[in-house]
Amino acid sequence: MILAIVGPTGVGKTKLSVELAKHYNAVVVNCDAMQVYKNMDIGTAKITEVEKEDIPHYLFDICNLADNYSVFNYQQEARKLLEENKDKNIVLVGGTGLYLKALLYDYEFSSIDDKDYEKYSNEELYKLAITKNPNVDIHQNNRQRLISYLKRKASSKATKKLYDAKIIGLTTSRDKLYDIINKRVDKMIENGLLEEARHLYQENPHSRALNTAIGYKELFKYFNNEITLEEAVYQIKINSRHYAKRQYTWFNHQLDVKWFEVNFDDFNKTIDSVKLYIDKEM
RNA sequence: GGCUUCAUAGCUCAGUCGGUAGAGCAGAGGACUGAAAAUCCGUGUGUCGCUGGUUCAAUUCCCGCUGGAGCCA
Repeated sequence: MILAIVGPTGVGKTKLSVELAKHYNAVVVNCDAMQVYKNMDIGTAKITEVEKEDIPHYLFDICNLADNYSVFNYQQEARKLLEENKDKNIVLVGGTGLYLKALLYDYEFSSIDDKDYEKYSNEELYKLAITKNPNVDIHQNNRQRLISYLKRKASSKATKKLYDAKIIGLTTSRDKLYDIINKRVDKMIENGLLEEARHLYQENPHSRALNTAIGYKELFKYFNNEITLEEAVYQIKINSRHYAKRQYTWFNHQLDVKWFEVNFDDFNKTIDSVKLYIDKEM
């Protein structure tokens, strides 16, 4: 049995993953693009050793901050894990929809060239993409996606689900979620995010992961005296909210998610309703 | 106390030589195949502080009031 727990940042995915793994005697596999990195702990709300409760956790802390991990690496490693644990129950948990879809669906990553496209303007990149395929639907301003499209030898659409996984989504009202996010950011600062970020920044200022992760990239601007600490914290909150919004868009449109409203007063009730659903489905 | 200045979208502010207004941010929506916590695309009606006056017509000009900022006493 494969379960996948998704949902916006802050709803309690980690907590549910441990409870389900305990109940179904499962192992937990990370599906979060930032929690694969070592040392980014507070800012990514990574599960602690104590919280793991002796349950095997895979694909957490598997690469260094200097590495450039990607969905391609994730797909390979996660599929290998699924094969190795075929006889076991698996709980996938994380907020990165693309990683989950690339794992479960027939995403095929063809070889890519290493040509340098940085010198081209957006308009030139767009023209190259049109030349390659007149039907490209990538916007001219979306440099990042245009470049990866051009580097790709071939591209295909993923339609088929290769693994029969039940996708469980945790959700709550937007107001409640934003309140949780804001409070969680303040809590992270209290718990030493500033010190963690400063230390990691000193060690690895050019790490791509650190410079894209919410909670770190904003503090780097503060360390560089571009913004005040207050502004940095405010931006972490806003970026987290935007991120949560994008997660909803992805989960609702790209995956078949069974949603559960979280009961924050009594999380056990949430757990019970999820278990009830799983037992009925399996 | 006198003078000057400001008051417009949730926030910061443009603007209307008098014909009831628009940017950025926030918010809401969307796209997504090697950076995905990334990247990108749409989306803007609000007693224009309050009360009178002038006017065919006032958010705009004038009197007064309220609140903020500054200068002089």
